Amino acid sequence: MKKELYLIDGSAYIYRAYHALAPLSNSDGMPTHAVLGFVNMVNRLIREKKPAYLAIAFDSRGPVFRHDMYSDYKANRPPMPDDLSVQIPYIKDFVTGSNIPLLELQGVEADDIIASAVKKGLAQGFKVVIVSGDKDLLQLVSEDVVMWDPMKAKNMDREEVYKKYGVYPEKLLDLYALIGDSSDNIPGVPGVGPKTAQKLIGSYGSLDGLYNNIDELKKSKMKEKIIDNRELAYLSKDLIRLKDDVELTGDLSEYACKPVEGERLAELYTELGFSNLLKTIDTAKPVPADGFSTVRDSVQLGEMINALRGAELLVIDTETTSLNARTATLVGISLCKDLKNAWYIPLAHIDESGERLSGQLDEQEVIEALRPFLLSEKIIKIGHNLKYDITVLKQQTGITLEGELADTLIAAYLTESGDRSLKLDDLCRLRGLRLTSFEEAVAGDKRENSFAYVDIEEAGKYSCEDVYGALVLWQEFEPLLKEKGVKELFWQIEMPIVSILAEMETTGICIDEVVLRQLSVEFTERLDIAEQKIYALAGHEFNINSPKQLAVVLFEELGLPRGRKTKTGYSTDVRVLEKLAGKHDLPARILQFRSLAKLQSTYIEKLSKLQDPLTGRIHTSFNQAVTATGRLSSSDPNLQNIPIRTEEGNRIRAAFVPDKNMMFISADYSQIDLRVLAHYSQDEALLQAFRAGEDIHSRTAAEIFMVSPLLITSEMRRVAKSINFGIVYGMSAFGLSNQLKISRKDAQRFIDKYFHLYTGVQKYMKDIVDQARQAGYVTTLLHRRRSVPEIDVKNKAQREFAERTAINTPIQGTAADIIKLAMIRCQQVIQEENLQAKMLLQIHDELVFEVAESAVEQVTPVIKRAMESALELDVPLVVNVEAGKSLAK
DNA sequence: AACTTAACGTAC
DNA sequence: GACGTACGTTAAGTTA
Repeated sequence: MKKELYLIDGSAYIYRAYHALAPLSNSDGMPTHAVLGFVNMVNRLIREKKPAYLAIAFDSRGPVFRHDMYSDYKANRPPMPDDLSVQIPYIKDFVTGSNIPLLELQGVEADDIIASAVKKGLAQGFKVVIVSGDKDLLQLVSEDVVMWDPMKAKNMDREEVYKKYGVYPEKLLDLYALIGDSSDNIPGVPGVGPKTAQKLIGSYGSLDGLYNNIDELKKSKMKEKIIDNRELAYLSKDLIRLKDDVELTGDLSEYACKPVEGERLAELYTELGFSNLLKTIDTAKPVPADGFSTVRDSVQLGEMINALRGAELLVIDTETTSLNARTATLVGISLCKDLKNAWYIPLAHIDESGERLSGQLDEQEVIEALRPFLLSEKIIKIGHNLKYDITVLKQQTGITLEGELADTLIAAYLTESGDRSLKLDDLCRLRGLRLTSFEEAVAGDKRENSFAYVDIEEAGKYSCEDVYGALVLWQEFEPLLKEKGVKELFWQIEMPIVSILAEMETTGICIDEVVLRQLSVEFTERLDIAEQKIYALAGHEFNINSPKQLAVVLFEELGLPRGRKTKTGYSTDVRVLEKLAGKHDLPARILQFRSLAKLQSTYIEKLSKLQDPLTGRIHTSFNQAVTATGRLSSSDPNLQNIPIRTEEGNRIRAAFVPDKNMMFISADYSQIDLRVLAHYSQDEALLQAFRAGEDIHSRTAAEIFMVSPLLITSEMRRVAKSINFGIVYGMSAFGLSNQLKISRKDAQRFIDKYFHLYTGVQKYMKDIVDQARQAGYVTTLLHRRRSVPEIDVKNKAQREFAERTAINTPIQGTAADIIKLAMIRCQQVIQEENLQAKMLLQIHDELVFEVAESAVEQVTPVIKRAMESALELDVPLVVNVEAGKSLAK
C-alpha cells in the first residue's frame, strides 16, 4: 500500500466555510463563523479520512505571477469581505496550533503550491488526495492523484473527470483554454462554451491540434472567432496551467500528522468562544483545591463560621437528590466568600445499602449555624441558578434567603450573546477553568438520587468547585453588567423575579383530577371512533400520526391534490388539509383526530402525570434565562400554551380550579405590543388612538377600508387585526396574503394603506433596522440587549430574518420588561397590604392569581393599578381583570 | 437504547 | 424565502 498524502486547498475551504455557515461572533463582536467552519471541516476530514500525511495550502496576499502575464487576471473578483479577512489570522493560528504544515508562498496561489506538492509526492511514491472542489485542480488528477470534494462527498478520479468534462484530466487545460473562466476572468475564446470546446478538443485532441488543422473547420462565425482569438486561447491556457515547481521547503516526511498543541488551541477557542471545541481538547486548568475543605464535625463547623464572619457576600450551592427542586432532599451545602477557601458540609450521604454515612453533621445544627448568614440583609447571596437553591432551602429547612441575590446564570443571560451555553461548567471552561462535571462527580451513576451515593470527599471537591466557579463568574459579570448597560435591569428586575418565580413554582396551580379524567375518557372514546372512521375512509389501517404514511394515503392512494412541499415530502398540515376538506371526507376527519390527539397527549396526559398526588397541584418551571427577547418560558409542563381558542381546548382550561373558597383572577394587558410600538414609534395616529381609548383594530380597519367607524364589519376588523399583529412581527405582503387567503396584491394594498396611516411605524421599522446595523444589537426600553449579527450578511433570507428580529425584539422584549415589573409590583402590594392573593402564572401579557373569594373585590383594583402603573409609556397601559372559578374563558 | 431531526400544533 | 417568541409530542432516522 502506498502512503497517502492529503493536500487541502485552504483558501477554498475558507470561502466555503464563510458562505456555508450562518454568521456568528464571539462576545467581543468579532466574527467567527468562517473559523468555526474551517476548523470543523478540517477536523472532520481528519476524523473521517485519518490521513497519515497532511498539509494545507493558502493563497498568498497581493498579486501573483499570473497578474504579470495578464493584468486583468481575477479582475472581477470582489475583494475579500472584511468580516472574513479578520478571521484569516485565526484560521492560520488553528492550522499551526494543530501542527499541520501551512504552505504559503508570495506570488503564487494555493493551487500552484498543491501542484508542486503533488509532483513532489508522486516522485516519492505517494498517492495524493487533493481536498478541494475547485475544478482548476482537476488538471492534476492522474492514476495516483484524486480530488476529494468534501462538500459533495465525491471523489474525482480520471474516469469521473472524463464523465463530467468529456476529456481526461491532461486535456482539461486545452478545454479551458477555449472556454475560459468567468470567475477568474480568464478570457478563453469568446463565444466558445463547454459544448463547442468539448467537440473541438474531442476531434483535434488539443489546442495545438486545433490550430494546426484550423483550415478543416467549416467556414463560420465560430471559425473566425477561434482564429482571431488564438493568442487569447494560449494565454488562457498558460493562466490556467498550475505552476508545479514552487520551492517547498523541507521534506514530505514533515507532513506526517502529529498531535495538536492543546494549550494553543485552547487559547484560540477561548478567545473565539468555541465552547464545544474547547471541550474536545480539555486543557482548561482544574480548580486549585488547596483551600477546599469538608465540614465533618462541630469544631470544623465553628471554624467555618468564624471564617465567614464579616463576609459581604456568600456563594452558595446546594447538592440534592434530584433535579426537581421541589421534591429534592438536601445532601450537602457548599459555601465560600472569596477565592481562597470553600467549604462543603455533607448532610445526607449514604452508602450502597442506603445507610447514612458517619462523619456528617446534623442538618438542624448546620442550619442553625448558617441561619444568621442566610437571613442577613447585609450579605449578598451569589449562586448559579439561585431559584433552585432558594426552593430547596425553603422546602427542606423553611429558610428564606434574605438580602440581595446575585445569580450568575441570569448575569450570563443578560451579558452573553444569545446562542451559548449558560451552564456553570461551560461558562467556567470558556474562562479557562475546568470544573468537575456532575456526570463525572457521580461517575455516570444514573440513579435519581445518585449524588447521595458519592464519596463525601469527592462530593466536597465537586461542590466547592461550583461555588468557587460561581464566584469567578460573578467577579467577571458584576462589572460587565454595568458595561453592557444592564446593571439596573439585573438588580431591579431580574433578581427580584428570581424569588418570585421560586414562589410561584412552589405554590403551583390546582387541577381537578375528576374533570381531567372525564375529559380523558371522553377524548379516548372520540379518538377511537375517529380512528375507525379514518381507517374506513382510507380503506386500511395506518399510523395517522405519521405525516409520511398519511401523505401516502392522501396523495397516492386517494389521489388528492398535493399542496406545499416539505423537506421530506408533501405537507399534511392544517392549511393543506383544510383545503382538501371539500374534496373528500378524510382530511376533515384527520384534522379532528389531530386536534383531539394533541389535546390528549400534550395536555391531558401530561397534566395528570405531573400532578402532585397529595395536593392535586401542578408545578411548572418558569425559565428565566432561555428566550432571546427577555420573555419567560414555562416547561414541565408548559403552562403558557394551554389551549384557549377552541371549545375543546377551553374544556382543558376548565380543569384548572382554585382552592376551596378561592377564585382565580386573571389580569391581562390589552394590546401591550401595539402600545409599546406606539411608544417606540411615536406615531401620531397610534398614540392618539390609544390615548383616546379607541378599539385599535377597528380604527385601523376604518382607515384602510376608508369607511366610517360605524360601517366596519367584523370581517374588516379581522383583516385589520391581522395586519396589526403582522406589523409587530415584520410581516411581508406575502405573509399577510397567506394569513388572510387574499392575493398578494391586495395584501400589499393593505400594507401600503397601513403605512400611509401610520407613517411613524414605518419610520420606526427603518430606524430600528439601521440602528441594529450600526450597533450590531437592539435593546428594549429597559436596556435589555439582543445582538443581531446577521443584520448585514449577504444572504438575503438571513438578513431579512435579522431585520424582522430587530423590529420585533424591542417590542416583545419591552412588553416582557413591563410584565416583569408588574409582577414585582404586584408581589409588593400583596405583601404590603397583606392581601389574600398568590401569583400563580405569567403568560407573557397576563398574570393569574389565586385569591380568597372574600378578597376578590379588594384585590382586583389593586392588581389592575399595579399592572397599569408598572411603567409609564406615552400611551396608557390598560389591564382587563376577570375573576372566575376556573381558567376557562 | 439513546439521541437527533422533522413535522406538526399549542400559546402570546 | 416569505410572521416574532417559546415548548412538547410523535415518527423516523442516526449513533453507540
